Amino acid sequence: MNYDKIMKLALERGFFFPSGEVYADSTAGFWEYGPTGVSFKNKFIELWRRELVRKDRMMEIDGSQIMSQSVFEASGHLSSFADPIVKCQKCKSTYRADKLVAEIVKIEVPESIDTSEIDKIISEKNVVCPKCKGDFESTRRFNMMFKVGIGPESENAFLRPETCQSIFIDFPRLFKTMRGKLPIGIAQIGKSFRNEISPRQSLLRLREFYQAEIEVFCNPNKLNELDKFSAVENTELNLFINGNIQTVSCKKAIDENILPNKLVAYYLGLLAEFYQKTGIDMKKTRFRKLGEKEKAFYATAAFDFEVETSIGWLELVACNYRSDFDLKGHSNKSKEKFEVLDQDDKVLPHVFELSMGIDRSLYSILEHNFHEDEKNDRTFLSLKPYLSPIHVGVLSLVKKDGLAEKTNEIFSQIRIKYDAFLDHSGTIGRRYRRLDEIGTPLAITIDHQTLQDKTVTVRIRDSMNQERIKISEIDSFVAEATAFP
RNA sequence: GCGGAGUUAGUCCAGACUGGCAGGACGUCAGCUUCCCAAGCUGAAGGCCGCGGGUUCAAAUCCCGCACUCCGCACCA
Repeated sequence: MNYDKIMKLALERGFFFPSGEVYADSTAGFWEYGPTGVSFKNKFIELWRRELVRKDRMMEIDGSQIMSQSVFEASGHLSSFADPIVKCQKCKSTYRADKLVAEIVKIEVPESIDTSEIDKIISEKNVVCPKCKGDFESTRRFNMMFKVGIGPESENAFLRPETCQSIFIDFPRLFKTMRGKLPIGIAQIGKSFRNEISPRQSLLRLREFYQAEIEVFCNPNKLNELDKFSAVENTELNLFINGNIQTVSCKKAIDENILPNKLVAYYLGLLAEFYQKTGIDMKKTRFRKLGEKEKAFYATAAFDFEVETSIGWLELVACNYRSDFDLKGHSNKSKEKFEVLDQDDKVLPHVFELSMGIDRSLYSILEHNFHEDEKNDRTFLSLKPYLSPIHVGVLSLVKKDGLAEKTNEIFSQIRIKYDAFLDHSGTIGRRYRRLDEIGTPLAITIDHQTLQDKTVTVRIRDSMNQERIKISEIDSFVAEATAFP
């Protein structure tokens, strides 16, 4: 299975690996990026910045990872980001208490129900463990946020479960000082933390993970007044709604009322254009409209951008229309004003968010670009050159006759500007294979002819073809081949 | 959390049943072959056999606990 092959590649070639693996008490759900992975991740982030932040003239911030209790009281995470769970006394099976009770007793159970209410229903209706008929322990709430104690008095605070809360909180200051005008996107990249009960599958379900979040603040009365919509009107979206998949342009999605408004369609379009450029196979992607029960507690409309991998459909981006849920919550709690002027209207902006999982995206790109080339006895990653961890290998055909020295010299000329990798050892074919495995698009080889006429060969990863260029042309050649689109 | 299967070199795996020197392949490194696609030859490094405890003269091997990984279940704003 390709998942296993990607994992092996990741471990062997420095993409990512488990955190703290030399210690037996290292816990699941924490992974680290190695040199190859960091280089790849940095380039992915740069592409995100270019295609979303810069293209749409967003603001980018970098907020705290630890935030006080009030933040999460206002955001709803303290009460709603916790599931009521019950545990069987006998067989120790754990269940979602509200769901279990709803199913067995056939009654509606509100998500915010008090745990004592659930216990009452359980004892009154004699609800027992479906597996072993055992009795339950008392219902308790399992909050997925990591709690931390600040200072000597251990004041309550939490590691953020999503990066966006600081965007909401910072919004009034940013809007005023940075001369904001609706609609405006505020973006942030950083780590978020969730105490998953059962993390699985390496980068796909982590307890500590990277998010790239964009919160678009807008006037809810002007969701169809968006001049820039014309930029994406021909961009195609794979929309998966109520079990039907259809590929339509953004324009058609609006004209036929498939999407609720131009603002939503515009950002889904931008997102699709971004992923196109990551090298993900867009034929294996879809925007799935979430049903009422699947949506997050703050969302009024939600689309998940999903990608098909060897282990099934994977959610990469949650696109939620959060209405004024967050700004209203923070406004009530903090007594600060979050309304802003939009021309002459005083409005509490609504928010549409694009909440991207970076780690999952990186995995998906690797899997969609992984190839086993049996004819040439190699595996390679067909990564976009601008995302490749190494842009160019610099190799000496043989070490002697002054070729090694010349190779070092050429490497020194380009190694600051590009991610270049110097390699003298082993046979040339093996060195090309190694570069192929991490998706290096170019390899420059210095041979005997180099010393005579100041030319080198450039070997292209995908075709394995070679051409000869002048040393003086290396810079412009590599620059062009590895430029962002 | 539950059930099942696993964990031995960077990777994949043998050895375990029947306790007795820690092995193989690939990879890595150095050298040779004057060499443009994983060739060959020579040599080398790399392991507290997941962690902790127990039984034993002796434990990778038997027993107990824990952690992690994978597969199901449950969970996953």
